[in-house]
Amino acid sequence: MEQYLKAFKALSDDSRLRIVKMLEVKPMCVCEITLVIGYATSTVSNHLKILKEAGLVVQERDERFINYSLNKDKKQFIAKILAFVRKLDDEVFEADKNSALASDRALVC
Amino acid sequence: MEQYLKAFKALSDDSRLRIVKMLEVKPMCVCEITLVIGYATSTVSNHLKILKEAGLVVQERDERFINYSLNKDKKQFIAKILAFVRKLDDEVFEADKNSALASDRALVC
DNA sequence: ACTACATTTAGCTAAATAACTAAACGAATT
DNA sequence: AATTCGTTTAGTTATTTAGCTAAATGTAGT
Repeated sequence: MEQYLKAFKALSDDSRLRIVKMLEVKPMCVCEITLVIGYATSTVSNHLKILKEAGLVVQERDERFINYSLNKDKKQFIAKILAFVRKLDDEVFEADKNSALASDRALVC
Repeated sequence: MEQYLKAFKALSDDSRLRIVKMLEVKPMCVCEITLVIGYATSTVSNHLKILKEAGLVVQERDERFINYSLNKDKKQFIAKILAFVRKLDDEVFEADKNSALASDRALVC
């Protein structure tokens, strides 16, 4: 049950749900996400930690940056809940995704 | 987005997730749920309120009791998330369901 | 109208949470 | 090995939350 609760709790926060939806579009570093979300870097980093601990997100270094992306693991529950979340839509998600696509890490980070 | 967050938050609490899983088995009154969960009646009542406000649960009077049950509404999102939750399993859920089925409202409430 | 009893609300406390700033960390490059 | 810069951790504050007890509410049956 622990796993279920962690995932639902991770998704029950405004900022974190937005981050997950953003990552549907492309992998992003903390800096990029920070620019879209508008909170302090440390706040975003902490949200990512929670998403990571819930198993929803994974990180991988890419040169100077750390890319966060959705967990493509075969683990049944995680795959299912991410598939569920993928179907959710909202104006805010759309706007965030557009910002995410428009931002160029090379310029802003 | 508000609706999504409310539903995820409602499901991110141990007691509330257990209640939802219990209600998969049969409609129950506060008193019955209280006996299975083991918290004060007022605590259970409050959890039910949160589940109700998230649209996951509905209530209906049945004589002296108020039956709580899962929302069978046609609303896409609610139907989908309840279908998702229905597939989750756990020892605790099993035990709760058995307690729920074994309890006889006429005797204990 | 009164009683009985299921349920809800109010008010409290302790613990968890989300935000911030500032300091620490760590990997890549000079 | 020193610097740079993205990221994480520490520590603080205000808000939210889950539990409780006790009181209020409301409906059914007398």
